[in-house]
Amino acid sequence: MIERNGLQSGSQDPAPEGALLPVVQVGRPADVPRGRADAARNRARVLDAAQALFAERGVQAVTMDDVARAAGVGKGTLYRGFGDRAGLAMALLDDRARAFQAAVLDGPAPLGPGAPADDRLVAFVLAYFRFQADHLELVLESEAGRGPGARLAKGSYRFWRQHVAWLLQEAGAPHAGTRAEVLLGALAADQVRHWLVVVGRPADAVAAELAAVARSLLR
Amino acid sequence: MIERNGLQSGSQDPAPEGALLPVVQVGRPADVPRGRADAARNRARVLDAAQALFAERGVQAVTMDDVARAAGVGKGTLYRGFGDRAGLAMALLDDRARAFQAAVLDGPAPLGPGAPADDRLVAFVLAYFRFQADHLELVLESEAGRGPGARLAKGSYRFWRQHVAWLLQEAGAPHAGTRAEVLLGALAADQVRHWLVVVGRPADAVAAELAAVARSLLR
DNA sequence: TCACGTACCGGACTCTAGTCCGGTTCTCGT
DNA sequence: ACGAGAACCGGACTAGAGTCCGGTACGTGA
Repeated sequence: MIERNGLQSGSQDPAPEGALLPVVQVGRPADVPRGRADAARNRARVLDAAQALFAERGVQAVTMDDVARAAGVGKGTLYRGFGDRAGLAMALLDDRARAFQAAVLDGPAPLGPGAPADDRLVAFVLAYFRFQADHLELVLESEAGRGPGARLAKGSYRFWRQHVAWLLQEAGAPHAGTRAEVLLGALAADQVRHWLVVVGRPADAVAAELAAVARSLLR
Repeated sequence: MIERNGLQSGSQDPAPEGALLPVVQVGRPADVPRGRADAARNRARVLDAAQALFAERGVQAVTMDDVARAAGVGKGTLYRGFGDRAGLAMALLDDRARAFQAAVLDGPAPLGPGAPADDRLVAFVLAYFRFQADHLELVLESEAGRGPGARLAKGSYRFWRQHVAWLLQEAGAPHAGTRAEVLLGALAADQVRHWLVVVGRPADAVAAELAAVARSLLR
C-alpha cells in the first residue's frame, strides 16, 4: 500500500479530529522518523504516566494536570500531543482498537470475512460489546469530549458505522445506514456502563439481547 | 412567560435528581403554598431571563453567569432553584414535556390509549422524535450534565423507558426493557442532532426510518 | 562543526460550571 | 403585632479543561 503516513496518526500528529484508527493499515511501519526525539520521548512519558495514574486511581479521578505533572511535562505538550482528554484515552486504547479492527477486517470468521453477513453482524455486536465492557473507563473518556455528539464525530465512529452499515446492507436490511447508527448507539459506552455498572446486569445476558436486537434489525 | 408559574414539581424543590416529570400526576394541585414569595419571584425572573437570552444568542452561547446577571439574581439562587444547567433547561421545557406526557397517557389514540400497542409504539416514536427535533437545543442541554450517562439517570428517562417497555411487552416483543433502551438511545438528542443538523437529513425521512426500526424491534 | 530556522516546550492564563457560607428576610405560631 | 428561626439570598471561591506565547533546543544544510 501507499506509504500512507496516516498511520502515524497515533504517533506524532495532534490527531486532527479523532482519526486514531487508520481506515486500512494495521501493521505499523515502525519507522517514519519524522518527529523530534524529545517529542517522541515526551509522548511515551505521557502515555506511561497516564496509564499508571489511571490504573492507580481510576480514570475519572485523574486530571490532566496530574498527568502532565507525573509525566514531567507541561500542559501545552500534553494537549499538543493528544488534543484533549478524549484523545489521550484513545491513544491508550490504540493498540487494542487496532487489534480489534484487524480481527474484523482480516481475522477468522464469523467476525472476519468469510461468514454470511448476518452472522458477521451478530459476531460484531458481541465482540464490540465485549470491547466496550473490557475497557469501559477508557472508552467512556474517549467517547466523551466537549460539545454534543462528540462520539459521533470521531473517526473511529465513522469507520464502524460504515462497517456495520455494509453488513446490514449485505444481509438485506432496510435503511442500513440509520440502523447501523441505532445499533452503535446501543453499544455506546454510556449505555453499556448503564447496563453493567448502574443496573448491574450480567454482561452475557445484555450481550445476548443486543445480538437479538441486531437480528431483529435485519428485517 | 406562560401563566403557570412553574408548577409544583418544578416550583420549589431543588429537583432532587432530575425528577421533573411526575410519574402520574399531570394536572397540578395549584395549591401547596409551601414556598416563599421572593423565591417564586426569583424563579420566574430566572426563567424569563433564560428564555430571552437563549432565544437571543442560542442556548450554547449563554453561560450560567449570564443568566444570573440578566435575572438580577446570584448564582447561588440560580443553582439552588434548578440544580444545574440541565435542570434549568428542563424547567424551560417543563410545560411542553408535560403536555406531551399528557398526550401519551390520556390523549387520543394512537398516541394515547385505545390503539393496539404496536401502533401506539410507532406513534410514540414519531411524536418523541418530533419533540426532540422541535426543542433540540434545550433538550440537548437537558440530556447533558456531568458525568457519563447523565441522560440515563434523569427521572424523565425512567418514565419513558417504562412506557416504551410496556408498549413493547404488550405488543409481544422479546426483551422489552433492553429494546426500550435501545429505542430511546436512537431518539437521544445527540443522535437526533447528528442526523438533522450535522448530516442534514430531512426530519420526515429519519422519523419514518425510526418508526420502521421500532416495528422491527417488535419481533 | 556550526549557525539557522522551525517545531516543540511548559507553565501562566482564561473561561465556566458548580460550591459555600455569612448575612438577610420572609413565614408561622402565638 | 411580634419574636424566632428556617429558608433564602448573592457573590466570592474552587476546580479543572483547554489556550497562548515567549523562550528553547533539536534537526538540517553547508
